[in-house]
Amino acid sequence: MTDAPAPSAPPSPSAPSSPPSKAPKAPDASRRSERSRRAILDAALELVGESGFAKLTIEAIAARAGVGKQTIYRWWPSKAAVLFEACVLKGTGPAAAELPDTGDLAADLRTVLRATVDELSDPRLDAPTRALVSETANDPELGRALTEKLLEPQLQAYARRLRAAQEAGQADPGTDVRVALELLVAPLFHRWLNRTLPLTHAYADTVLDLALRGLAPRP
Amino acid sequence: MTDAPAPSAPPSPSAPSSPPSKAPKAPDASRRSERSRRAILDAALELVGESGFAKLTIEAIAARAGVGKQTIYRWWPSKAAVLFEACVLKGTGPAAAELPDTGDLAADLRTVLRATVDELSDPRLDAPTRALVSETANDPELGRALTEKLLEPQLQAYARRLRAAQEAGQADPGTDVRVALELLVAPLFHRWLNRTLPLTHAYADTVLDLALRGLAPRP
Amino acid sequence: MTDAPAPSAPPSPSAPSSPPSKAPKAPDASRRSERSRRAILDAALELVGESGFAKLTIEAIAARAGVGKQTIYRWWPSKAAVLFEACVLKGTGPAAAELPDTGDLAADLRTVLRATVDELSDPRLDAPTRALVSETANDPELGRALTEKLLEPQLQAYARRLRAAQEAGQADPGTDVRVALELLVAPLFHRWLNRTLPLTHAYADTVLDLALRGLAPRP
Amino acid sequence: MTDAPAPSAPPSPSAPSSPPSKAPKAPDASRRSERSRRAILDAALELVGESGFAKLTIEAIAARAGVGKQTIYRWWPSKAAVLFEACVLKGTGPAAAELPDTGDLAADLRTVLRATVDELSDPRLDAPTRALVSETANDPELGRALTEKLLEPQLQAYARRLRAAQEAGQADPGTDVRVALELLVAPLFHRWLNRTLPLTHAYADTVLDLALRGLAPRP
DNA sequence: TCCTAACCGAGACGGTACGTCTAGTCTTGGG
DNA sequence: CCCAAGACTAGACGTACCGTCTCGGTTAGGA
Repeated sequence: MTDAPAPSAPPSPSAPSSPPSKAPKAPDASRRSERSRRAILDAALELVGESGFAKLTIEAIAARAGVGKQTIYRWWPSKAAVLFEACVLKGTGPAAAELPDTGDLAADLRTVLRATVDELSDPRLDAPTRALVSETANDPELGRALTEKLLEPQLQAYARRLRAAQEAGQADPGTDVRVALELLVAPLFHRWLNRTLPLTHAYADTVLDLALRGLAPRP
Repeated sequence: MTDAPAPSAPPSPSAPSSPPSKAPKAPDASRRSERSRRAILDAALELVGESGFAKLTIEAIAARAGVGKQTIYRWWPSKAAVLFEACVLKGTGPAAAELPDTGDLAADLRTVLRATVDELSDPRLDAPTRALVSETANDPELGRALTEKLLEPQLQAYARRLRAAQEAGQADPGTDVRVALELLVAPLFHRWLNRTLPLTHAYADTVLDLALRGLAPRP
Repeated sequence: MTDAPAPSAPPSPSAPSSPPSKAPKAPDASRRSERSRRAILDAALELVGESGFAKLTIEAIAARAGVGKQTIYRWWPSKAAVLFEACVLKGTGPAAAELPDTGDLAADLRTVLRATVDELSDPRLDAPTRALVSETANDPELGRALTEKLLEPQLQAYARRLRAAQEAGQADPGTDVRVALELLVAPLFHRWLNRTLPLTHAYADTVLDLALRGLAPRP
Repeated sequence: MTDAPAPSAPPSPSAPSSPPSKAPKAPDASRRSERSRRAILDAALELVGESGFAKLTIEAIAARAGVGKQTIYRWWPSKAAVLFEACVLKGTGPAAAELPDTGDLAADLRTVLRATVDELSDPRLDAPTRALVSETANDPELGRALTEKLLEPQLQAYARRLRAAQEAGQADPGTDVRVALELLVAPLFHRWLNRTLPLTHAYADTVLDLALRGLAPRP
């Protein structure tokens, strides 16, 4: 279901692993049309942007992409999987791979959290992201993929930055950085998803301030 | 859209609000069959538990409840609204209305956060709650209702408890309790929704510990 | 599958014949929309005339008739059944019910056989008739219905006329009229279906002449 | 479209008929794999016997024959053409080439007509024959080929036998043998195709008796 | 007490999209 | 350049639900 086609591992001749017991089918990934794949992914993103995920249909994606429906069903298990791969394709350069480290933990985190606020407020990202979170909630399989490919890499970057701060003596070394980073990130996500109160830079700053107090080195 | 039927407020004679110009419809709530309403709500909850929200259909609810489809369409705008009302019906006694206040803030919050962890881990609540969050993500209208009826009351309870703690000198009076409470609650929600790491009592305790450090009265 | 809706006999309360064993479904014929039925039948005939049976699709019929596909599937088991009912509807008044009897057997048969030639040559009837015969060849169920409703009534009319001739002393009373009538009708049908040689009035006359010699009263 | 590949006559150098202007295609018949051709024809007959013509697909034929789809499309225009060629291959030895001539017209015809009844009753021939007749009804192109290759040769054999009888003084020389033969053959075909009444030896005898009376030499 | 307006169960209707199947074309790699 | 294999565009299949719309049948008040 992801960017590596689920159904087929490249058939290495030395490891005829799976007996042809009841294999549903195994499309030959090496013959796959890259042209079609890109057209499908592009079309999916366009259509979600235009009408939202609820009105997104496989038929519409196929039509927009100039592709047969079967070409979608052959390579993806659900429209959510298509959209997910589209997001992975567009959404991740090495941009998000590393947090800045100027030596000033508070400043660095402020920059990043504010950027996160801006991203979540960007209407081009809002629709597909909500769609993915929405589908993810009820589809653990897909959820795992999304977490692994998009969410965790980002969280790991936070973890690295926090550990660096601990080593630099700017954060209490006894604190679990994993939990600390969730204190930073989860509130933003919570407001964005539940729309309880506006998601602003000021809010990000306040969250950061509170969380950093908990992280401060003990006397 | 919720437990009070959206379309019609009982026509108070002092407010002859809408002349029958092009009124979409105005079912007479006083004639409504409570029997059917309960059957529908029960059926909805059962079916979500059995097969998940994605496979929940109005037709199935109607069939299970022994009810005509129109009886659902008359009173609810969407299956999500039905499910939402079903959750409100089952899910809220005065239980969540107030947090305990033993005078020991940390102990009280620990109790409550651990209870929240337990609730989110309960498979009977897991499915419908995920369904609601999922729908909510793409339906702002419904999201508002859910926030208002289920989420905010709980958050307000936290807010009251934190203010009480401030007044008792157990928490820094300069801190925004609204943000503080989100630091407590959002991380639990985040782990539950995204299934990144297990959601345990220990995790709740760690979150609480970190957040309380930020809340501690300044010297 | 015919003009009396197959699935449901009117449920006479005194004869609850079939236990609800594994009934696939039983649409309520009394609620059936006559409007839709006619539109479907008309559309089917039109489309066969325009593009032939091979290109006739249920979707096209539904679209042309302004009807949901399910309304076709609900009441007919196949597109051939639709077309069949359409032919029954249009094709049979009491017109074909009785052969003329002027007292002159040869003349009467000549009239009727020539008329049959004309009918088979009429392009408006040619396409749907070929379609029905074609489907009928591989679908015994449908074949039975077609034989019963369209073919046999006509053949019986021939049989009656021939028996009358026998009683009037114009035909050998020992001859099997059923076989005799097939000697008259089958050759026309054969040429029409197989397109071996042109199907003309002259041919009909020759067939008649030959067959009547076999039928002549013995000295 | 038939057993001689329609698209290409072997390019005789003296007739450089088509410059490669926009020729649709011209497979080189000399390179054709006889192995594949036989496998395809066999597979087609097998599959028709197993599931009927309606469920016969090009893909299934290709799979059964161990052949690429293109190899079928290259050499035949339709599945009916494949089946037709298969029938021609299996179905015609010199068996049907000539009718017996013992000098006794009635006896000879009885033998042949009864044999025809037996053939039409043979379930192995029934399915493919019905399939061909069925397709033929709506496809004049194919119909012509079928008539030419299978039907007419047989009818011509009848014609020759009848003419011999005329010359021997056993049949009225003024009668059109073509029509006479259709009086014999068409009724059998009619009962077989339409399944009106059982097709038996007795029926064949009766048809023969009646028809021969028409053929008898005039006094 | 009857009348009449409404809700109610039921389910047929015009539709949309589903996921599958097959047609017929195109591409790749092997012989 | 044929062939086996199979991915491709295209579009019909038959099914499942959607949300709307009658249908009787019950169940209220209001006359």
